Amino acid sequence: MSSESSYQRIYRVVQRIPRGRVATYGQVAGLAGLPGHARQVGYALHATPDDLDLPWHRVINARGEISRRHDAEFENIQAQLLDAEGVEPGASGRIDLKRFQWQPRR
DNA sequence: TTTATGGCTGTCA
DNA sequence: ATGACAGCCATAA
Repeated sequence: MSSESSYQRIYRVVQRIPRGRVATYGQVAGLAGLPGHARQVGYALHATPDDLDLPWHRVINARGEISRRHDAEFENIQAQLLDAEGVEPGASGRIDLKRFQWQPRR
């Protein structure tokens, strides 16, 4: 396990996210053992092989919203997936992190 | 090798 | 609430 890449840790954390819950990049980074590398988490997700069922759509930014990607359609897909899991944005169009943010135990 | 950018975050105005 | 600044480090050129 010591030779596992940071990506592997990130993937593992993301796969750990339960359905109907979301996590922020910084949170995933911290859980993956990479505190402060929130950005890299985003890159790791972008480089995620589709071989893994990585629920990247459950990972959002600290604002509780979907980050602006180069493809606006993907943003829509992510929003739909979250909505399908019961995660709906508030009146401001943002997800209530206080309510939907994944709270891992220990 | 260096430089620039980026699916971010947190703080300050 | 929004906007600007700085810091972290991997990937691309």
